[in-house]
Amino acid sequence: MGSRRSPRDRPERPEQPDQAVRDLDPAEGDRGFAPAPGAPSVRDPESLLVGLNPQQREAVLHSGGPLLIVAGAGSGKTRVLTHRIAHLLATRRARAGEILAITFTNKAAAEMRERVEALVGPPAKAMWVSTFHSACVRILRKEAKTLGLRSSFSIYDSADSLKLMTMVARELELDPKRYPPKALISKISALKDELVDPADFARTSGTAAGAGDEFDTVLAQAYDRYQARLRQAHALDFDDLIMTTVHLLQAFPAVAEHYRRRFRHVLVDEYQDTNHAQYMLVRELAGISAPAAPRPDGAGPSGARPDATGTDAAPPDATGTDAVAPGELTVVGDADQSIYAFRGATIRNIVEFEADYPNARTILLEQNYRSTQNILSAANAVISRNTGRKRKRLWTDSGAGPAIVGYVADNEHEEARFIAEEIDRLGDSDGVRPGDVAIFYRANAQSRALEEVLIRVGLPYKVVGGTRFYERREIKDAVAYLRAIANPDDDVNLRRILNVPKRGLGDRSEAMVNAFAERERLSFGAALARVDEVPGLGTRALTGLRAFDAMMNELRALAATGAGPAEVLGAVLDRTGYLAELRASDDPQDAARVENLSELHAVASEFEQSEPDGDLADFLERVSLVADSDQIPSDDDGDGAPKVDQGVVTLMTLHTAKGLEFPVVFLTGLEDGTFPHMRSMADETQLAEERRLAYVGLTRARERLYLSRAAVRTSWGMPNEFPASRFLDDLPEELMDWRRRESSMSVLRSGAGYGSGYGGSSYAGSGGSGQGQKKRPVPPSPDAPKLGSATPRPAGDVPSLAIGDKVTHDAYGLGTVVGVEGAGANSVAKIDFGSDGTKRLLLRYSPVTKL
DNA sequence: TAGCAGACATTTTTT
DNA sequence: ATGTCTGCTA
Repeated sequence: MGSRRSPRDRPERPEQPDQAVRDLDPAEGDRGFAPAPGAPSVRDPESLLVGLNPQQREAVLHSGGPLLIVAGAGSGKTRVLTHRIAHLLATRRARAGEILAITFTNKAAAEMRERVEALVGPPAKAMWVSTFHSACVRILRKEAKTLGLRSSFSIYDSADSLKLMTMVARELELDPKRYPPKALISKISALKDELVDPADFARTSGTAAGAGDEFDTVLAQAYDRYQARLRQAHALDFDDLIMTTVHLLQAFPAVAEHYRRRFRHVLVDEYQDTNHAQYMLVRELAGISAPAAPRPDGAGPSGARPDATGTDAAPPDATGTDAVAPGELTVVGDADQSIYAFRGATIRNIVEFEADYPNARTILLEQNYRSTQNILSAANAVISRNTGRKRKRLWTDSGAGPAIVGYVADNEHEEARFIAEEIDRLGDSDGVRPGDVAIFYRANAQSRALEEVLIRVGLPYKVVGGTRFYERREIKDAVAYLRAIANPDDDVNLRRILNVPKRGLGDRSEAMVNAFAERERLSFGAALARVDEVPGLGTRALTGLRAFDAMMNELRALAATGAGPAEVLGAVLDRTGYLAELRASDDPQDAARVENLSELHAVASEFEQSEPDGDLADFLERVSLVADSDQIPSDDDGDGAPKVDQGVVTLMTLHTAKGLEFPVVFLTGLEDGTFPHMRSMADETQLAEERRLAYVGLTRARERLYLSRAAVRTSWGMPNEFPASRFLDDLPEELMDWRRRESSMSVLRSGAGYGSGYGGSSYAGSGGSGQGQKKRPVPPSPDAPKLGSATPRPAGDVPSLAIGDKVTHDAYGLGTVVGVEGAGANSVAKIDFGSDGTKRLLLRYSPVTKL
């Protein structure tokens, strides 16, 4: 498999020097040419332009007003961004410390930092390259005093938030049926994305209509309480990080000015994924302040937005009133890859960039350096069905490449089997390594069937995403201890571990302390220090609580002596008996938990190594914001496995796949109902997003692309029949190489006229093994091919099999039963057919005979 | 208070 | 199918 680098190295003639030096930012006159701190290796700016296409080059060189780089998939976006930064440094237009580059994921941030460092060397260390969230945390921790926050404030992830909301709802005695905490919290999250605080919301939802929503009234109440509890706990939830930072910058001009002075260049990656709060944050940081137009009802993207001429209550004309001239803003994105609307991303932010910033410049990157033309044509075909998008067509000069392979399986197991066989075949015929291959699906649950088959055939694989490391129970418990140690008022985390491991402190005791805390307006932790005053506690509970409080204080004392996170963690696991309890258990799951905890300990030690000055709070910040600790396997996959150089097959959702690329991509589950997802099919907007998701998936592939679907897919117990995805219909026939066009069921139905085939019965077998695959679509003629023996038989005729029985199958021949599930009409047998592999067969439909 | 059995919902995507 | 939550019993 060719290892194509992107972009192609094409010899380039050096550009005229005057190009690079023109247009120095006037605001920079006084310090622009100051020697960069420790500037040993300022490289030749020209060299940074080598190998760039004209548009890329323009994007690197642009200077002055806001810049929008519309970067199609695989168009060398990161390269442009990093080269732009390097070029800014090389031409002394900026010092590293003046650069703020924002991404969405830690991975993207790490990659960008690494690549810039490779270009400019150590000075890169002074740059801020971080995610929205960690940039905000950094600011907030520095300015905590201004806000009356403890600088070691806790960061609540969504699970923590939900827990807190559950407490609030209970406190307000809300009927959990009518007001599920989950619904409340998600509404609140949406409000925060829109920068609507409790007071704003109470105002707008209250005044609206007298008879107005009861729900909103309750919501307003809950929001207020929730926020109060967060404050009391010295905690911020995920959305608060952004909202609070924006409010901070808006409310304290001096603070805002400080950061504007500092960040003369703000670069934002994946701009299409920004929500309103992030949009405002960028504006604030770039020094383009705007009236904080509150949206009337948090109704999402339809709300008012600050337009350039808006002069509401806020000071007009930002540049006029601010002491600092606006910084340079560069945003990069692709509206066609916006797939996070469900969490508040507003495609409008990118679509209307030019309207937001009247003097903006837009540069379009359409040349793709990643995929073959066939793949791009397919992607273009799918995305072009979305209405109201800016026209954009990816192209490449790298040739057509192989056709896109299509496959229709009878069910998800067969789909998986096809994929596994194909990976195997590609390995033999084209030297494709497992590490070159990725398998994508819409929803995590779909990984199961794939994993089963991969295990069976012995292909090494890794699932990315899904239940993440930091969401595992034992990790959350351990982290909860650390959080409660770092922040004694962190109610959610303290209460989480109050009785973990079991120490006889049940709901009752907890409720008593909580009632006391509420009455005295104390945090739970503070109440704990005064347990003796809590009424209604038995001596037993009292002793337990006292012991717990004492233990926590000891651990806090340990942390206060400057013990590193690893040491504190070790003490926690030890002193609490948590580890002992797990070790004592026979449950094999608990053994895995011990493993995970030791991994966490390793993470902590590593942290101590890399950040010798880091304290517990620093570590927790890292932990809170790094959700994606499970990394995508690269060639240096760290398992220390012997045959690492082969890599492993990567399984992930389409969302997770964004930003990645693989030589070989399998996109699975192309069924209406699976992808596009059932819940998206009714709504045009959501459907458009699904389509973008498809576009993202297709454009991940470099050389080979496989699209597959299963006619029957079993989800939560029930087998269901799904029709082909509408996205498949958009693909030009000439791009496709269909290996199998129809499922056995549809062949039967259209052909032999077997009528009663309404409800999903899964049927494994008669797959594409033997006969010629590449047929025309089977015409609905009365005389279709007969897979005769595959006709269902009466329930009574289902052979009853036991493990060890020998059977014959019309297509697979001799086999041995290795497993039986269920009984009677719906029993399924796992049968080992030797060279044909092990199949799971629904006996009712399978031509199996017991010998 | 703890442990268990049964009910129940869950499955879109996540910084 | 699986994991979480609830309510019952020891």
